[in-house]
Amino acid sequence: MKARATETQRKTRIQKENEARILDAALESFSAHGFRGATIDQIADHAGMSKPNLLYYFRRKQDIYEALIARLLDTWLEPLRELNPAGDPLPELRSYIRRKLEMARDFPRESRLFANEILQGAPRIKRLLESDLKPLVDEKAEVLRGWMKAGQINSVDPRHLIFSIWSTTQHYADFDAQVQVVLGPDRGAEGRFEDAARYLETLFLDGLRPQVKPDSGPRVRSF
Amino acid sequence: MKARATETQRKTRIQKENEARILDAALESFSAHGFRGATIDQIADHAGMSKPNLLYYFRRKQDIYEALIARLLDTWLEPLRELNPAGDPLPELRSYIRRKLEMARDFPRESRLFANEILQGAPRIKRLLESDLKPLVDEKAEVLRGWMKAGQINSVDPRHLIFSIWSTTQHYADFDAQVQVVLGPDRGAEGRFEDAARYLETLFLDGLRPQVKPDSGPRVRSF
DNA sequence: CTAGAGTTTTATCAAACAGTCAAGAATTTC
DNA sequence: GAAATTCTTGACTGTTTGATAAAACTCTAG
Repeated sequence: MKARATETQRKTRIQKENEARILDAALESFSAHGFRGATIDQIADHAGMSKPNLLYYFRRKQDIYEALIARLLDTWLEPLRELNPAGDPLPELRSYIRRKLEMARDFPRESRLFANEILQGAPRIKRLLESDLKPLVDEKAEVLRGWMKAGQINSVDPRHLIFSIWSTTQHYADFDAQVQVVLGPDRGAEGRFEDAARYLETLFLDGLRPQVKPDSGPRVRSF
Repeated sequence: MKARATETQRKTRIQKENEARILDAALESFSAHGFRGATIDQIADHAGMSKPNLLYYFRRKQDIYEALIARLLDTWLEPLRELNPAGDPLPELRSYIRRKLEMARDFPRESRLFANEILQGAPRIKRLLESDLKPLVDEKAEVLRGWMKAGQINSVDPRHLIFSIWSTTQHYADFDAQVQVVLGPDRGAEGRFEDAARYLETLFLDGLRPQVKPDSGPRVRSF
């Protein structure tokens, strides 16, 4: 009998091993080339097995893709879940940003996979977004609103705040090619990460308006 | 004789019309499905012509893609080019952010096309990025550094500052599918845009730390 | 109005690709 | 250790897709 990944039943040692190898290879391919761009041959090759063998574990290309996404969305939302309503607002936000940035550093393929999917209109995971992501964002947006009402953080639209944290952090994974061109080879990956962390902390906490205003009164530009 | 898009020569009326129609159809397809995901048939169909006829104007699929990118990169960088070194720093940044946000609203397909290309490692435009984008960013980063040294804006890494403006604004085009799920259908596109603009202004100018500074003194909010 | 340049289409091809099948090899179970 | 089950593979199928050839048609300059 055949044992398919989607069915709920006991998995053999070989099944577990091979499915893991397939999913890792698929993550590599899908994140680099998108759904259409990745080929089963390529994935099978990278997983070190024949195409028919791969298709023995996952009937269709789309099944691999969906298994990947389902497995990842959970991990992906973990940092937001950890935002603690009982914690201090600014430190909470600060560490949420840092966690997201760490994920961009440590799981760039996952980030790109999601980006690719959303970019194309999220045809395959729109339902998942509605059932998993939206309620979580709504919940945490309420937490943020509470902090705002208490005057603990500036009053802004909490959902747009979350968007901006997602976009600025994931940028370093999704647009890595561009980041590397702009920053040049001077600083290694680790240095870039620290620079980004430092910058984002300043941005989100203090913004760009000078904190200490030495020049008060009518402003005269000096040049 | 054949008249190819890449060759520099006079173009007939029909050539101009058809190339424009092809490029528009291609933008639609490439931005929605990526390079591999878009098919010539699909593009030809959307442009209202037969596939061989399309290939009469652009020999290869990649030629269409490259023509598109070349035409767009210039427009895409225009807002950054307009950042005026002689202007007031905060208003300059504010309007740069707004211009970028307007582009995300008005040219979402273009934004997604670029995002798709960068996401996959920018294999086809890395050279263009190095020759066009990097020098411009370097130049404007110097401008920003000057403003920081003069104490007119907070001291941060200017290139990361630019990244954050790109990522937060383009997010609304590139991740539109997700944004729509999270925000729900309550607010129309125009309302969303205004919310985003307001939020980003607060974020970039003041950050999230509650403002202790009362708007006192002769200091006039100049924008 | 016509010759030649420019444009469009029909027919076609080869490669790439997702997915199937049946038979054989390996592993587990009893 | 034999039977049952699970795993693996080579050969294959039908389709999609990027691209070409050449004939037929249209437009425009003179």
